[in-house]
Amino acid sequence: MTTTSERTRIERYDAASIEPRWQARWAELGLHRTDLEDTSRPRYYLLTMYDYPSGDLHIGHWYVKTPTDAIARYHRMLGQNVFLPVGFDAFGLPAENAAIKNRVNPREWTMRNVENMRRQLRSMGASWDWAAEIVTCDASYYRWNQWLFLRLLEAGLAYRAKAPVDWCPNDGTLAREQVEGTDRRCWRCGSKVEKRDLEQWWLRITKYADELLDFSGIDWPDPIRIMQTNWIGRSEGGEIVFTTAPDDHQPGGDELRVFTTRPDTLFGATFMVLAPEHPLVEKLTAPSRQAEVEAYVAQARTETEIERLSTDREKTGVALGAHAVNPVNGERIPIFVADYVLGGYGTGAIMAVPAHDERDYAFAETFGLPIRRVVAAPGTEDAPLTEAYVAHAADERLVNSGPYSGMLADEGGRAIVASLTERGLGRPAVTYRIRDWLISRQRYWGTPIPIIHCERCGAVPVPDDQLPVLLPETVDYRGSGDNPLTRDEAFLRVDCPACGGPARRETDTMDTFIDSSWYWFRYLSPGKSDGPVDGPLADRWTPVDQYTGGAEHAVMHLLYSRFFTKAMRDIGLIHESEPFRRLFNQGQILGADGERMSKSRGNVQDPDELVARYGADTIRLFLMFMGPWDQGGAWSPTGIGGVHRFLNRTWTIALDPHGTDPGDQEAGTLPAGQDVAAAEAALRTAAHRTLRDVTEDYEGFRFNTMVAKLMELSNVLYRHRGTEIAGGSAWEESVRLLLLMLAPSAPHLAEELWSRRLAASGRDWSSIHAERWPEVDGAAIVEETREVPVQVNGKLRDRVVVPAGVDGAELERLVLAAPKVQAALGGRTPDRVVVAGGGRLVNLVIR
RNA sequence: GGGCGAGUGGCGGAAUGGCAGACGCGCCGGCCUUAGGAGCCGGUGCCCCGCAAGGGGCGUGUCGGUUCGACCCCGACCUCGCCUACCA
Repeated sequence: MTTTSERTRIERYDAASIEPRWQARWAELGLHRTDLEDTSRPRYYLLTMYDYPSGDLHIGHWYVKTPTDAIARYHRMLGQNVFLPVGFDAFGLPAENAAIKNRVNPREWTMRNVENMRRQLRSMGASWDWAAEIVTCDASYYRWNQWLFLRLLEAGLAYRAKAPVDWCPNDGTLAREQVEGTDRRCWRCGSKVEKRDLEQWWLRITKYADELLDFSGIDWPDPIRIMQTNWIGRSEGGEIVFTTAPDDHQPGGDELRVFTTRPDTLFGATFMVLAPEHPLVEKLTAPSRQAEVEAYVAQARTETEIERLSTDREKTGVALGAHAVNPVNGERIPIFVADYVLGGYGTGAIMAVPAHDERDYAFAETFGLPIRRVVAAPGTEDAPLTEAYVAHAADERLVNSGPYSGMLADEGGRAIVASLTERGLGRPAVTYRIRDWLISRQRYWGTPIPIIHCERCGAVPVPDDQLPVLLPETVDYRGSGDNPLTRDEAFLRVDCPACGGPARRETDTMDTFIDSSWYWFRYLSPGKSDGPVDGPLADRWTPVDQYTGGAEHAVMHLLYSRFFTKAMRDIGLIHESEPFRRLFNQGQILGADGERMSKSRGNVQDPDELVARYGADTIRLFLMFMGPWDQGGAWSPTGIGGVHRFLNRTWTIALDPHGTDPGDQEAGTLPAGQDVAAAEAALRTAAHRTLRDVTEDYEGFRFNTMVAKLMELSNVLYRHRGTEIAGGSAWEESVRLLLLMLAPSAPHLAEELWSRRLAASGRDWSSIHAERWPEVDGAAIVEETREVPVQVNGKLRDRVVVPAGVDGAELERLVLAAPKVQAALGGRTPDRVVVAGGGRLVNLVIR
């Protein structure tokens, strides 16, 4: 800190006394309240992914939020009407866990955390519009989850179906993340977790699969688009109908539909495989195989899909003792059940072509099944296969394929599908990897699904006028992972809205990703009591102009949000089809050990103690200065002092242009030979070039270089402190620009210095944050001379100073005349002279 | 196994076809000081020649290619990180 007794003329920079004062003042003035009805300025809706109120803000939260606030402040200075809301994603498991462990009420626990985080967030000095805050566990929010669910139900976009969930014999249903290890143990009691079939609620996201593949009109990072595209996993191919052959134990004639992307390999199908869940498994199994098949299917149920699909695992399966007929050649092939075929993808059954599919090849090897090549590149027709031939070359042709032999593979595939289609035994088909969204959670702390189960009427929607279905505030926890709603008689007992008879409420709650799938609409009208969304405001303010958040949500939150937006459009609530026009994924701050920050690892950096030591502005600037925002990195406070010094020097520059330090020997005079006019011109050039570069950096989210350039400008000014130009008009202009450029990122310091300088000049205070972003003076950034690097054969040999406006020929002459260039050429004449980049550099080539 | 991203001084990083290492940390030397974990001034990629002023060589994970010119573009590989995982 600046403590030199000789400099007691000015107060020193003390963030602790400045920051709370301005935060209070800004709040008092309502500087960050957004008037959504104001259409006189262009809108800018800026959104950061909201947080789970875990209770403690760590430096990672700051890392995510600081640049967003700087962007908001920058855009306000550009004259835009900026909306920067904040809220809390307040439903979820941690509150339940705390309730079980510490016997506290989940709502109390959550709201206490929200309170604490609000306080910590305010210490950042960010310009959020707190008036728009939402907390998703408030009934005023989640009632609209329920309302939206009922509309989706009416629209056929929500439905109920049976599905397996993870189940622990002691603790009941578990969330996926509560199942640990490859041997699938319960995280709490260590019991082996199994699957249970339960009636579940689903949302029909698959209906939008094709529309979700279309990213036109949104500016999102490629990795996210690729991940979503892969997740949706569209495959084109054909559906082919096999028929079961009659056997001793069953009459045959059942259709076995398969999906394939390679109908051209149909003649190579030497067996079929059904998923363990396939409905025909039981029927087709021969009595002699029954015990083995049943044991295998039961075994498969205890494993997760991920486990079953792990590629390095040995292929397992059991023959059913039944056969199917290949529709294209009448061949009888055996049918197996094996867990490498998934019940939920395609038709849950495949035709196995071991010659041209790695998985089928491995299976055929294990079980000694025939492998027949039907596709070959020219000249390889008779080459023996030692592995599946899967390359798909344009010139490969069908072999061993009856009438199709000799055709190009692609052509043959199309011909086979066409022929099967004609005979009613197949059709072209498209399949997706994406499945419908399972939203039922057997949990307490979430949005109750607004359904009433009546013995007579079935699942009956709760009428709108009975919403919200409130989550009971006091519930009976039994100290394990069960859902106390299932024991809450007051909650459960209800009359059927349809027939009036006795009925029970649905006790499942919604996946918390529902909350985050439409929250940016609610920010626009958080108090609206007759609907979830204010239509006209939504039309005016969405899609969100800029969204920022972590890439870990690529295929969850970000895909669900796109789906919800389209569904809400189809329900008639809004008109837009996409939620977020631009997306930026910032990186993640890790602990000093390079691991994810977590309390249990003890590597969490608490921002409060840093704020106490340096002030919020220093922390904000340091986080932006660390490196590119999309990169993140391990937390290390090393270097924070450098940023703090920069702010200290800025303070000194702004308030004490003439002061001199005892040790500051060089200060006080310009370098010999430099006159005042030239020094002032150079200073203005530096200031306006900085403005040009900093503007570009704010636009491009390059905050680390933005800070570096401000440091450079402050270094220039600092060096000139006490000289003849200090306090002059060029100096004053440069200081003014420096403060304006600093305002979005170090808002308190900029405001303080701005106000002191206005006061010193006798003018009234007005906030620097209400100022307009300055304009670059084009005349100031051109210089009279410039330095041209000269290379000989690509190696730097000299730098030649030339007048700014010289043309190519003149530049060449000046360069060749330079003594060092001559020496480097050794008397020879260049074979070629390359004047690059409009005279930025000259390369002389000698052979 | 697949996909995506990244490899630059002691450290964080800058430069996306044109002066490699901006800016900052750290370190070294000096000033100021009763003191310095404050402040100020100067230096700082590595190696070599020179008393010096200076000068030279090497250098962006590795190997090749394109180009007058490559950290940057292309090909192959190595290492690390993240995501994903038998999707027929």
